[in-house]
Amino acid sequence: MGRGGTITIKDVAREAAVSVATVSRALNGHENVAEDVRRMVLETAKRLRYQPHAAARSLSSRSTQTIGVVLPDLYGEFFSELIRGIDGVARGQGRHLLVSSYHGAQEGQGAALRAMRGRVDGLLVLSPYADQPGFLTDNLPVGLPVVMINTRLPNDVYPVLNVDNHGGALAMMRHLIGAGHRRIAFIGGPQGNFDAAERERGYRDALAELLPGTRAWIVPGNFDEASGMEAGTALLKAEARPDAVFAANDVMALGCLFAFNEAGLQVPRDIALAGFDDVPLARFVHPTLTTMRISIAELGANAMQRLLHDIQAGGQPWPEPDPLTPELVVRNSAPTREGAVRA
Amino acid sequence: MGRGGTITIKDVAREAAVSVATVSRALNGHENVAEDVRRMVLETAKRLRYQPHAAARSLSSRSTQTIGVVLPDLYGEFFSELIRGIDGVARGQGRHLLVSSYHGAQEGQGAALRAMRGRVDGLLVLSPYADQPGFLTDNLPVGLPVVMINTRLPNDVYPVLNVDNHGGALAMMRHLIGAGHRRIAFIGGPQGNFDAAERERGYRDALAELLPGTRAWIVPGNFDEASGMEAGTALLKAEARPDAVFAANDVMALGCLFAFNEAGLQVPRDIALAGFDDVPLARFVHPTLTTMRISIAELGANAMQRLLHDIQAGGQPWPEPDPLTPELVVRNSAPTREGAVRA
DNA sequence: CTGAAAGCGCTTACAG
DNA sequence: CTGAAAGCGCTTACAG
Repeated sequence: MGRGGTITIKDVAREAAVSVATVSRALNGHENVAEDVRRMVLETAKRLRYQPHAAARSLSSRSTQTIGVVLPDLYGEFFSELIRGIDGVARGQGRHLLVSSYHGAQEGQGAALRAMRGRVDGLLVLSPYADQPGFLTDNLPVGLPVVMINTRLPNDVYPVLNVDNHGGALAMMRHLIGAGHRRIAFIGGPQGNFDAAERERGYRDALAELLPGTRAWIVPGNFDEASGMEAGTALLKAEARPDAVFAANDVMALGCLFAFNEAGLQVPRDIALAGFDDVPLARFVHPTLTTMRISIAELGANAMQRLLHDIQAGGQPWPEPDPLTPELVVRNSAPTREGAVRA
Repeated sequence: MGRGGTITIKDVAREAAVSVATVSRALNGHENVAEDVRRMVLETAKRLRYQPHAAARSLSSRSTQTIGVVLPDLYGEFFSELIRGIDGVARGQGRHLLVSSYHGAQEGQGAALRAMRGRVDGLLVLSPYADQPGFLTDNLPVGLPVVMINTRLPNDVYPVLNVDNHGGALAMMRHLIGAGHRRIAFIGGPQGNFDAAERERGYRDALAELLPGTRAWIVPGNFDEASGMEAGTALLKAEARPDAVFAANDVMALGCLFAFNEAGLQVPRDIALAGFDDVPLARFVHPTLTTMRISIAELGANAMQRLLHDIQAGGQPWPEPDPLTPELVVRNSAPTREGAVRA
C-alpha cells in the first residue's frame, strides 16, 4: 500500500499477480486483456476497494474527465439554473464539474481562468470581460476547448451560446399588438447590458414593422425592482398613458405592477403589462405576469453538449450554435384578446 | 515546450538558466532562493505565461487545493445558497470547488464519493444515506477530511453542521404563545425527514412546557404546497378551528394560506399562520409570512470553515460544531400582539 | 542557496 | 495477450 493507507495500482497488481500495465488495461476496458485475467483483476480491485488516483491518471492520460465552469457568481436563480442544466449533461457523460466564481473583478476572472490548467478538459465561461481584446487569449491555455455562454464576443474564436433576446422581444410585441394594444411603452435595462440592448432593439423593430409611424416610447430602468416602480410611476404621469407596458425583465415588471396597484389601476383592464425571463414569482403575483420564458437550464445544457462535442471532435471548425429561443407565456397581466391572433 | 504548445516548468528553467528545482522553489515562495534569482524566475515565468499543471502538482505535493462538494442535487434555492456560502469561503482561501450531484440514487452517491480520490483535499457532504451503516466508510478514502452538512449521523466519525430545527420551532412557538394564541395546530413534514421531525419535536416540547395540559394537534404534510393546502382545508373542518397554524415549512404555509383565503378567512385576524425557512416568496405574499429564517449560505460557510480547519489541523480531535440557530422573522401573518412579550 | 535525482500513481508505445 | 520501461510535470529530501 502507498503511504497514508491508500491503495494504488501497484497493490492491485501484486495482489492479482500481474503487471500494473495489465491492471491498467483491464480497468480501462482495453481490448487486449484475456477475459479471465480481466475478471480476476476487476475482482481484486473491488476487493481491495481500489480507486484510481485522479491526478495521476490525468497527468499521464492528459485528460481529467472534468469540465471547468467559470461564472461571475454562484448566487441566485439564474446561475443555479444554469449549473443545473450543465450538471445534467455532465453527469450523463460521467464528467465532473469544477466551478469557479470570480465575483465581478476582472483580475479575479483572469486568475480563475488560468488556474484551470491541468484541471479540466474544457471550459464553459460566462464573462462580461470576454470582449476585451486579448482577455480570453491571455488567460486561456491554447488548444483548450471553450464554449462561451450568453456573451458578446469580439470575434469568433470560441463558439457562443446566446439567448435570442431580439426575437423574444419581437414575439412579445407581436402578442401585445395582436391583443389590440397600440400605445406600448418599453422599460429599458442597464446601459451596456447586452441582453437589455437586444430586447430594446426587438421592441423598436417590432414597432417599425408592425406599427409603422409609431414613435418608440422608452423609459430607462436598470433591471431592479425599484427602477421598475419608478418607471411605472413615470409612465402614469404622461398625459395619455400607455395601454400596455413591456418591461425588459420580469423584476422591473413586478416593480411596475406594484406602482400600478398603488395608483389604483387595474391590470390588465386599465393597462396591460408584460415582462421577460419568467422568474418564479411571475406566476404568483396578482395578476399573474405575461412574459417570455427562457430556459436557463437548457442554455447550460446546450453549452455543455456543444463543449463535449468540441472536446471529442478535436479541432474541427465550429458552426456558430443556434441561440436559444424564448417562449411566450401568456398570463393574466396581458392576455390574448378575444378573437385576436395568438402570437 | 511540451507537446500541445503548453509551457512547462522545464521551459521556464531553461529560459531562466536555472534548475527546475529552483524554479519550483521560487514559484512556491520557498525561503531558500536568492532574491535576485527569485525575481528573475518569476519574471521569466510571467513572460512565458507559465501556468503550473495542476494534476502534476497535486500528484507530487499530495494536495489539490480543491474541495469536493457532494450534494443530492444542484437545483433550487437551498443548494444555490449553500454553494454560495461555501464558495465565498473557498475563494477567500484560494480553493477550488469540485461540485458533484447524484440525483437521489444511493449508488450514484457512492460513485460520486469514490471519484473524489486524488481530486480533492477534503469533502463537504450532504447526504440522506449517511446514516446507513458503512455507507460513508465504504466509499470514502481513509484519512480524507470530511464535514457533513444537515445530516443525521449514526456516530461521530465526521463533524456535522446542522440547523437547530428544534430550537427554531421552540422559538416560533414562544412567539405564537406570547402573541396570545392557545389553540395552535402543527402541519408536519415528510416521514423520515430529519428536519421535519426536529421541528415537530420543538412544537411538542413547547406545548408541554408553555401550555401544559394542551394536546398536540398535528396534521400530516409532506413539505409541498398541495399538502399545505390540504392540511389547511382539513383544519378548517374542525368543530373549533385553531387560532394559529404553524407549518413545518414555508411552502406548506403558503399552501395553507391559499386554503384560508379560498375559505374567506382573514389572516391573521381570523387565524394566525407561521412557517419555517424564510423562502423568498414569504415576503411577497399577502399577508407577508411570519417564519424562521435559516441562513443557508451561513451553514455552507461554516461547514467550509470547519473543513479547512480540519485539513490544516491534521488529525486533531474535533469538537462537534455548533448548530446554526434559525432567526424569528415576524411578519404580518402572525404579528406580535400589542403589549405581548417579544420572542 | 542550488542542482541532480527520485518519486508521486498512473498510461502507453514498444517488444516479445 | 503481457510486461518492462519511459514518461506525464511537478515537488522535495539529499548532497554539496
